[in-house]
Amino acid sequence: MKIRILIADDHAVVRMGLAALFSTKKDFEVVGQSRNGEVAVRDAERLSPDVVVMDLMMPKIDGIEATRLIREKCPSAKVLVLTSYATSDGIAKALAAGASGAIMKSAENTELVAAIRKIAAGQTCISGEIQGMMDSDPPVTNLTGRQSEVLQSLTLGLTNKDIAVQLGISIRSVEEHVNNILEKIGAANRAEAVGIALRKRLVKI
Amino acid sequence: MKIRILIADDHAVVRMGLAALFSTKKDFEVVGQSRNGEVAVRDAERLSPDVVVMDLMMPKIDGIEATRLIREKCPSAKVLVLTSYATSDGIAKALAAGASGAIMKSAENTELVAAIRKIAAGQTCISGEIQGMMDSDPPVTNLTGRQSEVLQSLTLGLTNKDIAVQLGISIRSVEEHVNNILEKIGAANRAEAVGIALRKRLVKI
DNA sequence: AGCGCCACCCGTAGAAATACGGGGGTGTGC
DNA sequence: GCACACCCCCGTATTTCTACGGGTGGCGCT
Repeated sequence: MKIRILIADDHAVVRMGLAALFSTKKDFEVVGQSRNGEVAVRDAERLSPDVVVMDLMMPKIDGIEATRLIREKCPSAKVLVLTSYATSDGIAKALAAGASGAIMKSAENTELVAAIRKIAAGQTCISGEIQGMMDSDPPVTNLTGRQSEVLQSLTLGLTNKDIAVQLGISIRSVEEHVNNILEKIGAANRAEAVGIALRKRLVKI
Repeated sequence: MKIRILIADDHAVVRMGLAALFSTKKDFEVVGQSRNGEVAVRDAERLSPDVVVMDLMMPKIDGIEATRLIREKCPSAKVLVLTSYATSDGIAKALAAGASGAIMKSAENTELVAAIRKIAAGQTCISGEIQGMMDSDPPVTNLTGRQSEVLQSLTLGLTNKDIAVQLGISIRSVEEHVNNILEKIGAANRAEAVGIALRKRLVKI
């Protein structure tokens, strides 16, 4: 019984590289390749693979949402996140969405192959590099909806007054949201908040 | 006469994918693979390839600096930038460093192959997607050294006083630098400046 | 119900950033 | 020599952000 694999990545070069790597393993079989999250969900339903190798940054639907949908519609398919730029928050969200493991694209081939075998066997697999990052830099996923909205506006350079008008609340309330955001993400001021938000991908880039 | 290609990318999967793609072209020959910028420069000197396919984000030395060094030490080697996240500034810097072309990793295989042939023939080749980005969002590469320093500090959340102490100048001078930065990059305040700097990769992330 | 918790809202004062003005220094070209 | 452009430096008002106080309504828990 081969491990049936679906590759989901928007880079043709990566899909080809993965396919080339897996074709050298006798217990692996690539059953499909998807170039964005939307297609990946449909392909997973149609093909019911054992493992989906999933990039996080993709057009249409990102890897996190795609993971959630796949796990919902096709629970037998395990998801392995394969990302080029990992953040603690991104990995935490992917795992919460149902991913079974995460590994960096810079990982060696042997590590990737081992991770897939482990996940196909029903285990979880977080690479050492990512685990170390999660330990040293715990994720900040407890922002409320309002706070995420405000943080997004901060990264666009809106003043508190701008945000107040946009949200239809008083300046003072916006200030309160900003204060809570600064405290939660550990920023001393709004400029640092923007820096942290973009570096940790707390908002859309 | 085959086109001798050196692949420079920190992702093993990408190197493998490119090698697999090029192996299907009779006029292509992959003469080496480098997993970071430092090694790429040494490999280019040693192997004197016709074309170096260069990622921009790499450890040790980034693709821009590696391009500069390769063009300096081995002028016969043309450089094609192959990047996953392109910014107008990054492309402009790469071209200034001597790259002959730029293309996205999400490009189709045929487009990539055509670009390499074009560059090997001594022409330049900017993909349509990247050209459109450069037109709609012109690069901001005229920041002075001091301004880049200050902008970097802004993204870390330092106050003007902090920066003044760090640089050994008066607060008023820092304010002036900040003003000039805001004007050059088109930001209304420092928070937006941080947002723009990180989105356009004007500073290290 | 009564309790704490939390998201969300608001007003007032001090601290910081921004907008405005101007002065040395250097390198280029007329 | 002199105008010119550019980088770097500085002092004084105005705008904006941040720190402090407190109040309401929903939600889970005993």
